Amino acid sequence: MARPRAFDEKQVLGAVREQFWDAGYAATSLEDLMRVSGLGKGSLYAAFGDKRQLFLRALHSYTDDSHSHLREALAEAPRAVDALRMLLEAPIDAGARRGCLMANSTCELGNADPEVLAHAHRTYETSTALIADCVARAQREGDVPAGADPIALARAILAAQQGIVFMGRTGLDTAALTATARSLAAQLLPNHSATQPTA
Amino acid sequence: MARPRAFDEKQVLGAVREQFWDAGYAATSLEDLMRVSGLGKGSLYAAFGDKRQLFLRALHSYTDDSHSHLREALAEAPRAVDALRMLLEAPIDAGARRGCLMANSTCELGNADPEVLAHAHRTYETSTALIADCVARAQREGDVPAGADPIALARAILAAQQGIVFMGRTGLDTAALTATARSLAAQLLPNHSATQPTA
DNA sequence: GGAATGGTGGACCGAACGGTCAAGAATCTC
DNA sequence: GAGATTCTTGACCGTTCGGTCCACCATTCC
Repeated sequence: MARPRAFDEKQVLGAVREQFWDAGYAATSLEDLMRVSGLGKGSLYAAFGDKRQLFLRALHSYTDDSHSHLREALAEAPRAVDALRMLLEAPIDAGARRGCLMANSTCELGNADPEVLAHAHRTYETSTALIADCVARAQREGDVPAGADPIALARAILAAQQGIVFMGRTGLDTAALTATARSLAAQLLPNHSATQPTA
Repeated sequence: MARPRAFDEKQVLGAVREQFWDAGYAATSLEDLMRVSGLGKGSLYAAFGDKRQLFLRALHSYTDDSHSHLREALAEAPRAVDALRMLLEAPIDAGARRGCLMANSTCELGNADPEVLAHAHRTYETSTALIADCVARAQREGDVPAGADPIALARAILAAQQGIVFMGRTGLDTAALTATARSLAAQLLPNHSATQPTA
């Protein structure tokens, strides 16, 4: 044992993640990473390896957090169908314009870096499974027709959500984006119970 | 007048476009551009300006072509609703894994380059308008409920299409992708006439 | 408190980048 | 055919990149 680390790994990873999220992988230089982390080159390399490995660490931390939040959001809602509907509107408020780090990374590096592609595949398969579980719960609660295939509907919801995220990146105004999200929600998850009218 | 150009501008732009499409903007070096175009640095700079301008030219040629094809596809179909449904399945076959150049560029550069962002916004507004026209025709043909807002439905279809394109980029297998596209098509454009059953 | 341990920061490196320029080659006008 | 004009080629430039390395120093154990 000797001199302990002067930085918090989680904190550094968070700052680095924000930087990659804002600028992308290629457009982020080591100088940027040193600035946002407050660390020197040597420390960064000793702690995380090279730029790509640091990026992959940041990406993993991002998807881990995303899935945690997704799990919570899907579990907390009193009615599963409400959680599913919220899934489509969620990407509008937060962050908004810079999209999703995983999606951005897939677009930028998916062709060139098999590990990024594989991680993207795994990540969205997990998301699909989480959403499918929620769909199944909504079916048990009578809000989604029992005949539907949970996985298929989950894939449709996920694709629609990613589409909404992307349309947000193109600069589509919030009003149109919200309307689009509501429209997709209404058509993918129509009101199934008899008590309320469909919007 | 003196020595004429030894290359075809359209051809060069096409080759360059493919390169940017495959590798993205930052990951494409001038050497790559020289290789795929067969031109020297000087010729490229004299004809198109710097790398960014060349990229923007390639991007414009891509969106122009895309809109031409979209116009054709929407006009050719005997029934407008079929064209709209095809819109959701189209991204699956062709090219597939590398997605859409405009979408990729938006993800990579949208945050950093206002001109790319503005072009993305214009492009997708145009696409929305073209699709909305087709929705209106489908309404006149009785295949889409007359009450629906053509622009709103067009935005939903466009978002869904971009979502499908993106899921293709993540490595989702063709079967699942096709099923997702069909599912979204069925829910966004349900069979409205009484003669055929809904899939 | 001395020595060993390991984190830290910045100087340093070769390579590759985007971009410039000048000289040579090819074509048109007269 | 001579000259003018444009295109083409490739050598060249300064900058910045990612990555390495080492001298310095704070901490811990004995």
